[in-house]
Amino acid sequence: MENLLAFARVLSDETRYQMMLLLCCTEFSVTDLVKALEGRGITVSQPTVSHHLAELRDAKLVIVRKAGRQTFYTLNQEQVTVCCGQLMTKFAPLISIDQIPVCGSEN
Amino acid sequence: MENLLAFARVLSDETRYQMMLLLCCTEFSVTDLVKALEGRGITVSQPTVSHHLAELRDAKLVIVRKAGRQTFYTLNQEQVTVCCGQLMTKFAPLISIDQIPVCGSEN
DNA sequence: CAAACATATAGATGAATATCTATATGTGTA
DNA sequence: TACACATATAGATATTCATCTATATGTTTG
Repeated sequence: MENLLAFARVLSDETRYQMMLLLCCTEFSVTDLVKALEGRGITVSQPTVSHHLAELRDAKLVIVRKAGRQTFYTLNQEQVTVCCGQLMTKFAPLISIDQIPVCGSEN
Repeated sequence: MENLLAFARVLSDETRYQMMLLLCCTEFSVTDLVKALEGRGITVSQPTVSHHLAELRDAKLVIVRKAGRQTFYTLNQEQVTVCCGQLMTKFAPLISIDQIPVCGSEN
């Protein structure tokens, strides 16, 4: 699929969205991620989280590190940045990059 | 729904994606948009396009202008910019805004 | 080597949604 | 005012996909 379409699709699911928020600045094992999601009111099974992580992997949106029997995931912020840049190029070409608002975030 | 989730959801459909590309820098009536999509290999009925435009409207992603019995749509580039800014804030906080790559676009 | 643990894969199921046809609403024109 | 045109809405249907249970794969440890 097209790059940006895949990016948007991955981001458009609530569970994956919350996963990405968690993974953004912290590394999680799959099991710990399940627990952290639970803490955010998202109750999903381990296979479901694994499945979503596979989608994030396919979209190159996570960095994977294997250690023993655990696998740790973090968000690939650089890929997010690349996609945002492409979004701007395609869908806001008349607006200069340095006009991007860095406000308007309430999680 | 949450702002960014809605943005991602709208963008994640191929038909809407192509509509947004077309509407980005050109104003289209609904009928002309149907034809333009056809030209891009996307064959959809007028009601389907109307339906998608309604979703874009709900997400504030289009600017609407009524003239006679026609309705003209354009992409709201500012809203795209706002969403991209929020995406960067939430999912790439460690990367400074001016590092956003403005390349990597092949349509 | 066996058992326990961590993650991934497979197949099934239900819910969300993209699309269609039919029709309603609204606007210009003969 | 009647008709043609442009868009929107409604209801039905089919497909996509998020999730689950069951199980396979891989790794550490007693």
